[in-house]
Amino acid sequence: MPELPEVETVVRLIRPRLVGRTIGAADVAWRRTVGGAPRGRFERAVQGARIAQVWRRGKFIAIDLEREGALAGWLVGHLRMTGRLHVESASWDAGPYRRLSLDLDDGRRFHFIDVRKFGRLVHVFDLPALLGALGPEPLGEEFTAEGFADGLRSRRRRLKPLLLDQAFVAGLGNIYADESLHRAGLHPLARSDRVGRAAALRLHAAIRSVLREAIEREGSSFDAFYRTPEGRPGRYQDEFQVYGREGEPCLTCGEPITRIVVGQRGTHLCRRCQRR
DNA sequence: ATCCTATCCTGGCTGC
DNA sequence: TGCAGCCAGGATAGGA
Repeated sequence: MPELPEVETVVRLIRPRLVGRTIGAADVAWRRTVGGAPRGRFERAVQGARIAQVWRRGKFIAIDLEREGALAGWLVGHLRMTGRLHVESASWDAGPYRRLSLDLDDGRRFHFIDVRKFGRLVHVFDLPALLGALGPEPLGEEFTAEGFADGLRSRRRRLKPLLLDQAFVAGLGNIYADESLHRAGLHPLARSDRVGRAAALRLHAAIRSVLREAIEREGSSFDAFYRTPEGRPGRYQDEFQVYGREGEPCLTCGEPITRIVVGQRGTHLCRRCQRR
């Protein structure tokens, strides 16, 4: 699933193809993708706007729009499970799962493709309100070891659901939460306020190193869904220690990897490396 | 405060 | 071979 490393990869690759472009006609093939707004309203909001910048916050993709140099709102994207972004020549066939296309002034088209239709690309005027609820950026300076340790202590939640809570830390999803917990040697059901200081620091470092390594490899592609905007699969799935490895030996100790369900989410761990 | 369940969706898998 | 039924999973809303 697209999590922070996949979204970062997408943003890096589409940014040079979008910044400076002016949007022409919009073709909304699935209304909910644009937030349920009437087609005409979405089209009026984006047509003629110039893309000033493309950036990421957590798993959100933000596209700054302007008209005559003044801010004209934002396009906010979220890939959810199966969303993909492409900037391609006008003749490119976006396939049956194309949900939204925007014409660009260089003759290319920007496509939002999404099999399961959970993804969004919405026009908003108040982006700060939307992103304000997010926790710290895990690769940013504001994500300090001390703050993270305090955060764990001040709550009484199981580690896995807490790591998935975007208000606690922004950008982790099911894969990187499992991989980070394994790297730190912590059980996903451990209560956050009972995690010792040394363990909290280990988890903080594990989250950052796992995410950095995944970005270096352009994210993870373990099924047919995630691809970079250039159609390449990521390579971090080759580095998975626990995710999707149920029954296979732990690469650290040889114990078979266990799969449990935590908060409705498949959760993978090594019972020997990650004791409660 | 935290947890649990349902919802949104569809391709892919399982089992008959 | 065909088909019904179940499942995954990010985010959110509502109830316990």
